[in-house]
Amino acid sequence: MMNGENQRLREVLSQVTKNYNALQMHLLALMRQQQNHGTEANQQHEVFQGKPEEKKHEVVPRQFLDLGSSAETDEMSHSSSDERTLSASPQTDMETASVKNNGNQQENSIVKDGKKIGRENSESQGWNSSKVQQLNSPGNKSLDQSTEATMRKTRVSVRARSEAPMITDGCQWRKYGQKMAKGNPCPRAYYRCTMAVGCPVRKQVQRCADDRTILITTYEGNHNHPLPPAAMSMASTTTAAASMLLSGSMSSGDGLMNQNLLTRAILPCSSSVATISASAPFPTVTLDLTHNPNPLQVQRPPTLFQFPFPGQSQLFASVTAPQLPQVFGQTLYNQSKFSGLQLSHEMGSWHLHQQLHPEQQPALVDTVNAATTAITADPNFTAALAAAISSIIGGANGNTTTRSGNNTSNRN
DNA sequence: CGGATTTGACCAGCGC
DNA sequence: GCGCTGGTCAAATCCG
Ligand SMILES: [Zn+2]
Repeated sequence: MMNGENQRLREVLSQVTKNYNALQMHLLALMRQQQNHGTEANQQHEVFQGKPEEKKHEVVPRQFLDLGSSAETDEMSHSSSDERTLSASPQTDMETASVKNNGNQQENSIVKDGKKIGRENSESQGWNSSKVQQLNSPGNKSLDQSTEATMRKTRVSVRARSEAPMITDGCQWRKYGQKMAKGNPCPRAYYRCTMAVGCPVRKQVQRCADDRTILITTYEGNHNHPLPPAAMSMASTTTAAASMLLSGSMSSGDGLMNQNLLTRAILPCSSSVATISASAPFPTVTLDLTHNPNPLQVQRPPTLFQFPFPGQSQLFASVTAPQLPQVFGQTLYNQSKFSGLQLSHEMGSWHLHQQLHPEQQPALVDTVNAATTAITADPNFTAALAAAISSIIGGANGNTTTRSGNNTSNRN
C-alpha cells in the first residue's frame, strides 16, 4: 500500500537531498577557497573555553544545545542584564523577550531538597527557547511551546500542556519523564522517539544553568526508521554549511582540519564534524566531533576524522586524538568520541546540538556539556560564533545574512 | 475515546 | 548500609 509509494518518495527525496548536498558542498568548497586566504577563527578559541561544570555522565549519544533567547519564568527572570538581551526577536513570538538568563540559583535552594521539585520547577521554568522549527517546518512545538506555554500560563493561562509530539529534528517525541538536575534550577525532560514503534532513540533536554537561554538536548541511540525529509534536508544542509564554516572560521590554522571536516561533513547526518548551514532561514552551525570507532552506526568512514594535531580544537574536538588538549577549552580530555555538536540560530535563538554515540564515554560527554555550557554561557562566544557564522553564511549564501546584527539574533 | 503530558513513585548506580 | 542522583514507569490528567 502506501508503503511502496512512501518508499519511492523517500528515495526520490533522498536523491534530491543528495544532489542538493553535492551542490552545496561544491559551493562551500568554492567559498572556502575564497575564505581560506584569510580569516581566522580565533574567536572560537576563546569561546570555547569554559569551564566544566556539570554533569557527570550522561549517556547520551547526541546532544543538542539550544541557546534561545527566551527567557523564562516569571520569577526567575530576574536575571540580570546582560548584554545579550535578547530580545528581539522576531518571530518567536512567544519567547518574547523575556529576557535573559541568569539568575538561576535561587531555584536551587528550592530544589535543594531533592526530588520533588519537579513540579514547581516545571511550572516555573519552562523551557523556552525556540527551537529548530524552521528546519522542520511546522510542527514542532512542544518543548518550547510547553515552556512557553508554561511560562505564560502563569500569567495567561494558555495551555500548559504541550501537545503533540514535537518534531524538533524531524522526529516525533513523547515525553516520558522530567527530573531536576542537581545543579540547575531547570528540570531535564526525557523524550522518546515515537516515529517508529521500536525506535530506541531517546532524548533529553535541559537548560543550562548558567544561561537559561541555552537548551541542551541530548540524543541517545539511533533511529531505526527513516527520518523525515525535513530532518534529512536539514541535516544535510547543515552539514554542508558547516563545512563552509569550518573552512572559514575554523581555521585554526591548519587547513587540514578543514579538509577533514569537509569530508566529514559530507557524510550524512551521522557524523560530521562541524557544519554550518546557511540554507535554512537561519544560520546553523554544526560542530561535530566525531568519534571514533563506533560501529553502531554504520557507515561512517572511520578514517576521516582523525586529527593528528593536538591543538586543534576549536570546535571540534577531535576525535581521535589522544591528546587533545583542549577542545573546547579544556575540557575534552579524553578522546572523545563525541560525535557532533551543532549550533544553529534561528530567528532569535541559538541552538547547539551535540551528538554522541552510545559508546561514548561519559566523561566526554561531560566535557562536551561543559564546553557547551561554557560556550553558550559566554556571550562572547556566542557573539563570536554568530558573527563567524553569519559572515560565512552571508558570504556563502547571501541570503540569510545573518550577521550579528541582522537577524537580531543574538545580538549584541 | 485515544493519545500525549504531567508528575510522583520506583529503581539502579555511585560515593562515602 | 545510607543517602544522593539520574533515569524510567505509570497512574492521573488533559486535550482534541
Ligand atoms: Zn526514531
